[in-house]
Amino acid sequence: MSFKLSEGALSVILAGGNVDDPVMQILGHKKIAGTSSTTGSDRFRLLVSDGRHLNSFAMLATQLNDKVTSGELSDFTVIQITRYITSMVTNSDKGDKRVMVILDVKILALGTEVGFKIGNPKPITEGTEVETGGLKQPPPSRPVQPRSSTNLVNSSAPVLSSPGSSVNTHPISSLSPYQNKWVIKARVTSKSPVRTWANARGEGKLFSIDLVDESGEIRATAFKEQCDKFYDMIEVNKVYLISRCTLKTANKKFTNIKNDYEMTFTNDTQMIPCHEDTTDIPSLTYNFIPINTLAGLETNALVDLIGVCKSSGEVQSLISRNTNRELKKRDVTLVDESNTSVSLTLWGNQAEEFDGSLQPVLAIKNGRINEFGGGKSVSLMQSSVFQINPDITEAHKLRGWFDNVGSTQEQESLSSRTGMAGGALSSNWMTFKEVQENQLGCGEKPDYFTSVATVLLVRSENSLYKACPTAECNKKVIDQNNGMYRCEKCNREYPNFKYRLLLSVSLGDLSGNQWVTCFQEVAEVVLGTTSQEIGDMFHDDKQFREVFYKAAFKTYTFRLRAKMENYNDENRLKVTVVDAKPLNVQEYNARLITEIKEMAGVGNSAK
DNA sequence: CCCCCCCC
Repeated sequence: MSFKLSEGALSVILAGGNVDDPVMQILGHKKIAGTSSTTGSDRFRLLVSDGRHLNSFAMLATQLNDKVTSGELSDFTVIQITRYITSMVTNSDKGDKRVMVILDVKILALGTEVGFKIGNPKPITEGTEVETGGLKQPPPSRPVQPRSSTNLVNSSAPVLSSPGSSVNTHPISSLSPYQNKWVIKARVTSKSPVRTWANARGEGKLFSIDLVDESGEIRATAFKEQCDKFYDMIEVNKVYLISRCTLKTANKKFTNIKNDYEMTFTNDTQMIPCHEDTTDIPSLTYNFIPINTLAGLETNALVDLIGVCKSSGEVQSLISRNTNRELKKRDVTLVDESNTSVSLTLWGNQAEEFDGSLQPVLAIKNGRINEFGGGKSVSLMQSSVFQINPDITEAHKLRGWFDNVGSTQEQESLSSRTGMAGGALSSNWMTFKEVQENQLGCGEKPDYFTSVATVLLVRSENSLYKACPTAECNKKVIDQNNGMYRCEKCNREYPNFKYRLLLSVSLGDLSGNQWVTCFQEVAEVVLGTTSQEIGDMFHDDKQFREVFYKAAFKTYTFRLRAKMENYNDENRLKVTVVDAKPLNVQEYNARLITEIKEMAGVGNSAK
């Protein structure tokens, strides 16, 4: 990067003249403690160079002090002084002197990026001639773009006015928040759907794209107006010329795109399709890691993976606990040359359309690590890229390994085996005493366990409520006593409602007892009837109570979820029934016999 | 300015 300083600007300014937006280089700074007239805080004096002269009487406005402390105004930094004033001060031994107060600056290049003194500037001495040679016009006030080949650079930021023309572009890796004059030529490697949000800070919509060129990759996000303006125009795999986005520090928590920054579209953002030859722009870059290294990574970390889909499960349907919406998912098993396997979860259409029968190679960019039952798995997200049999060397290599070696080997699994009946990790059989001893539910996420237990008591009070009739909302409605029922969540009234159950049940097993909560579907199993029927008999107290009495002393295999909750500074284990199946006595006995044999060492010695 | 991404 080369920068042209506004040579001669200092002598003009110090002679009382004006130069618009001069570009200067900082060559030093000095703290003058507690000298700000307004705040009494520190002030900084800067040694600035216009490439021809040095001047150490530039003072920095105190509101810009943080730019010094943050290092943005370190030595060799090139700045554009966008606002300044000069004034005369009386200096006791040197007479009157003009000083420059810098009110606002634009950082064009950080000192660490520039790294040297530009030109050979000399101090302005008393009586330095004001060189009037070029002063009818102000000195060049803009940095000259490196090796410009177009007319893009005459404004403060490039305008992409002529699509397809030869544009001098910048590598993605050179982008930073300190330089806004760039054009990149980049391929869109992924594009998210438009998503809306609403929170305390406001609402809006957005989408993100990932961009790549030969130097690197970066994520760009368009909000609101820009979202509408650009969404339809942008196509994955196409190459665009892009300029005038703002850059900010990327949060690695949300992407593993290799860039410290991410871009945000602005009103001025230009993005136009590139009609030149784009074969030199790469299509997608992965940062694959071996599957076995997942074990050492944190939950929720984002990773790029490649593996052979050794097996694939069925599509499963489930109801999201957060949204009440139906979700479709499919778990597949990925293996690679580290001879390790991990479960990968596909969602929605990707889950439904996936065909694993030919054991394809799958490449994932930006997959998310999940943890369940002590195992690790990877889940696809909206922002993930998912490729089946990609035409890349890693995929071909993996294919060769799998067909020759991997397919016949047993891989060590990082994931809990949810498909295996009786698999210790997935079932997690526990008595209620063991649940306490093992402090289940004390982690950040809930713990799941399975228990054989008997219903001791079902509370009938407040067990039935009138709920919102819409499929996805089960909120309690308010009876308006005029034939209408109001749902606060939907913010509307309905002429009808549906009955739903929310049961408190005391369960007992051989070790103790535990109060649990059963929602609608499970509650109907436990009560042996439907919520509608119970609602219909609500006014017949005897019949109503009878249902609850009859539920007692039945034994089930319960799938339970435990999470510690805090009420008025008191911790209480909240246990919810996820599933209740009538006890299968044969299976239960078989398991007990196996456990007894293990405890007695009978199984081992019998071998 | 989002940052939710679901389930066992």
